[in-house]
Amino acid sequence: MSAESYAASARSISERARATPSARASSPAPYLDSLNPEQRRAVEALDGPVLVLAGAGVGKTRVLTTRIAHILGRRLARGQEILAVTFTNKAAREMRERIEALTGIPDGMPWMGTFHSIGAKILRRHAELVGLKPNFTILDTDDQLRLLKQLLKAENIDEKRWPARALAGLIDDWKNRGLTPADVGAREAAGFANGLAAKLYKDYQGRLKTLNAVDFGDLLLESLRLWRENPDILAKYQERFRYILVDEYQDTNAVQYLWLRLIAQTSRNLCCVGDDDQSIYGWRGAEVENILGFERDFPDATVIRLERNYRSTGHILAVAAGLIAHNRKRLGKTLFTSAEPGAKPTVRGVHDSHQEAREIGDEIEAEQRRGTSPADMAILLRTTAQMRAFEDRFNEAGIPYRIVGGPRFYERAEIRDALAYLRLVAQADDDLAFERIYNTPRRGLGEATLAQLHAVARPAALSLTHTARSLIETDELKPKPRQVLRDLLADFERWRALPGTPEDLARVVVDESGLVAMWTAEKTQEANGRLDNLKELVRAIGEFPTLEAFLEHVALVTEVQSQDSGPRVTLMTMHAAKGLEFDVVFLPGWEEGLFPSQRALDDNGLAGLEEERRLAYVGVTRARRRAAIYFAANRQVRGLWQSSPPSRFIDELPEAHVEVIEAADPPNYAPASRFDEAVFSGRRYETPGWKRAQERSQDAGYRRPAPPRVIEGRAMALGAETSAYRIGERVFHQKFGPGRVTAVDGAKLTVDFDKAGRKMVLDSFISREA
DNA sequence: ACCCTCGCATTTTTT
DNA sequence: ATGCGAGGGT
Repeated sequence: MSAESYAASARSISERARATPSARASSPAPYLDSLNPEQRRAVEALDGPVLVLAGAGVGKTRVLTTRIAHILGRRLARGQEILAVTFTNKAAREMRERIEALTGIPDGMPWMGTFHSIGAKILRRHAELVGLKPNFTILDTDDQLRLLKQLLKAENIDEKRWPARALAGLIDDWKNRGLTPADVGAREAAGFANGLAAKLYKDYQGRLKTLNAVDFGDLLLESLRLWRENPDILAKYQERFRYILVDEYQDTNAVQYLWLRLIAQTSRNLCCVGDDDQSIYGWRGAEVENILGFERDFPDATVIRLERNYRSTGHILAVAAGLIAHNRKRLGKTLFTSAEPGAKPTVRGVHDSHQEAREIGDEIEAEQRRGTSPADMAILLRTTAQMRAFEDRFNEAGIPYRIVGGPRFYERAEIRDALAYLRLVAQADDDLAFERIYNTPRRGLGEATLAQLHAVARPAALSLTHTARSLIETDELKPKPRQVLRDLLADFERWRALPGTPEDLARVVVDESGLVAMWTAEKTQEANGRLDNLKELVRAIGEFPTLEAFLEHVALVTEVQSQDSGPRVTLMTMHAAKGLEFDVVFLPGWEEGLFPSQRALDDNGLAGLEEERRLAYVGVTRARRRAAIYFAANRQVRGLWQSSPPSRFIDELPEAHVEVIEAADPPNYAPASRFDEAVFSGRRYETPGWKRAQERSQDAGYRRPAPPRVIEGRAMALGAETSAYRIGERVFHQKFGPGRVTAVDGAKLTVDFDKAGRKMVLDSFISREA
C-alpha cells in the first residue's frame, strides 16, 4: 500500500472526493521552473519519507517553502493539515512570510512553528490528560531555578556544592533524552548530591503539577507522553498531519526524534532537511545521529543532496570546505558554486581585543565608503561576552549596530517583574509570580510573612494568593503585613476587573504596581533604560488580542522585534547566525581557548572539537563575498588579561584560498613591555609555514593546547616565585594607600599602611610609591 | 525588614 | 567585571 493511499484511506469520502480531481487538474506550477534539478526533486518527492541533505547556502528554505506551496497548490493537503517544525522563531517567521508570499493566503499554516510552540499548542488542548489545566504556565529558566533552589533547601543540600543550575542542566538533559523520573536510574543520578537527583527530579515534576506549570523540556516530553498514553488522540493527529516537514533536522534531540517518528507513522510523508556539518547544538542534546537514524527507520526514504551553493564566492566556499574536511565524523558533502572566486578570506593577527574592535570598525567604515550597507555586514562571535568591546568601539566611532540575541528583553529584571504582575492578573494561582513580586517594589513584606503563607499553603496544596486571601481575615499575621497584603490582593482584584485592551491593562498595572515609581526614584542612566523597557513592554502587549496570548508569546519567543531605525551592522553569536547570510562577515576571536572553546574541549574531547569546527564552518559560510578572520594575542577574560595562541582552525584553512594580512606597522606595544612576548606569540602563525600546520592537523585528534597564560592579575601573582618587592620598600596600594613592606612571602606581602594599618596584600595590587 | 560589604564563582552557545 | 548569597549592622 503506498503511503498516499494509506493516508487517503483514513479520510472521509467527501474529503477524498473534494481533493482528488482538482489535484490532478492543477496546471504545472511556474514556481518549479526556477529550481535546479535537485531542488526540484526535493520539492516534488511528496510521497513517503524524504531526507534532504542540504549544505550551507543551497536554497534550503526555498525548497521547504516551495514544497509546502506545491502541496497546497496540488491540493494534496490544506494548510492546517501540514505540520512544519523549525527550531527558532526566526526561521518559522521567515518561512511563514515566504509561504504567504507564494500562496497569497495569510495565516494559512496554523501548525508551522518551533517544536516547543507546537508542543505547547497540543498540550493546551489536552492538558487534563497529563494532569494540567489548559491555562498552565510555561516556566522560564528563572522560575525553574527558584523552584529547584526551594527543593534543594528542603532536602538540606548545600547549594554551594550542588548548585541549582547544575540540577537544572541535569533535568534538562534527561528530558531531552526522553527520560521521565521513573526512567532515571541510580547510575544516572549518582553524580548529583549522592544520588538524590532522581528524587529531586521527581519532586520537581510534582511541584510543577501543583503549580499547574511546565518547563521547556516538558512541552515536548509531555506531549509525547500524551500521545503515547492516548492512542485515540494520537491517531487524530497522525491523520491530520498528512505532510510533515522538519527544518534543521540535525539539531533534533532524542525526544524530538521520537515525537516526529510517532506523529509521522501514519502518513509517512515526513520530509527532513538538515546538514550534519551545521550541527552545533550537541551541548543541548541534539543528536546528529538522528540523520542516520532516519534512514534506518525509513529504509525506503528518498535521500536528496543539495550541493550547489548560491551564496558565497569560490574562495570563501573553498576555505569553508577545507576547514570542515578536518572533521572525521561526516556524511560528506561537497559544495560547489559557479560563482566567481571572489576575494580570498583574510586572516589578521592583532594585539588585543581593543585593536580588534578598532580594526573591524575601520573596515566597516571602509566598506561603507565602497557602498556596502551596514545591514549587509555582520560580526559573528563565539560568546556574547565578546560583544562589549565592539559596542564600546562602535559607540565611539558612531557606527550603527544592532545586537541579535544577547541579553534577552523578556529576561530583564524590570520586565520579568512586570510580567509577574501580569501573570498574576491572568492567573491568581501562579505562585512563582507571586513570590517574585510580593515584595517588589518594597512594601514591607519579608521572609517571615512568606513563611507563614507557605506554612498554610503547602500542606493544603493551595496557592499563595488563595492562602493570603484567607489569612488576612484572621489574626495570624501581624497588623502591618496584614494590611499590606490586603491592599495588594485588592489591587489584583481591581486589575482583573478592569475593562479595556490588554495594553490598557498593562499600562495601569505597570503604573499602579509602583514599578514605574520604583525605577523613577533611582534617577540613574540605567533606571531610565529600564523605564524605556517597560514602555516597550506595554507597546508590545498592544500587538496581542488577549493578555493570555501575549504571555504565551513571551514564554516561547525570546526576542522582541526591534523597530528598525536605519541600516545597522549586526553583532551576534555564530549560533544565532545559523541560517542567515551577509555580504561581509567579520570573524574575530579565533584563539585557542576561546574558539575552539576550552570548555567544549574539556567536556567533550574530540566530539566537542568537531562541533566547534562545525561552528567555524557555519561562521565562514554566512559570508557572500567577504570573510575576515581575526585573532588577538591578548584578551581580557573575566577581568584578567590572557594571552592565547591563534586558533588551530586558522592553521587548518587551505593556504591557497586565504590571504594573510601582515601588520604594516608592528602593533602598538603600549601600555607595558611585559606584553611583548605575547605579541610575538601572536605572529607564530606565519613562521612554521602552512605545510607543517596542515600535517599536524591531518592526524587530527584532540590536542590539548597550552593553557592560556595569565600575564596580569591574580593567577600570575600567586604563581610567582618571589616578589619584586623588598622589605622596607615604600609601596602604594589602590585601596589602602601608601605604606611600607614589612614581610614578603612569595607574592604575598605584609605591608604597614600609613592609614590602614598592617594588611596582607598581593604584590600585583601594589605599585612602587611615586 | 533592609542595607551594606565581602567572598566567591562564574559563562559558551538557546527553545 | 559582575552578580549572587551570607553575614553583620541599623
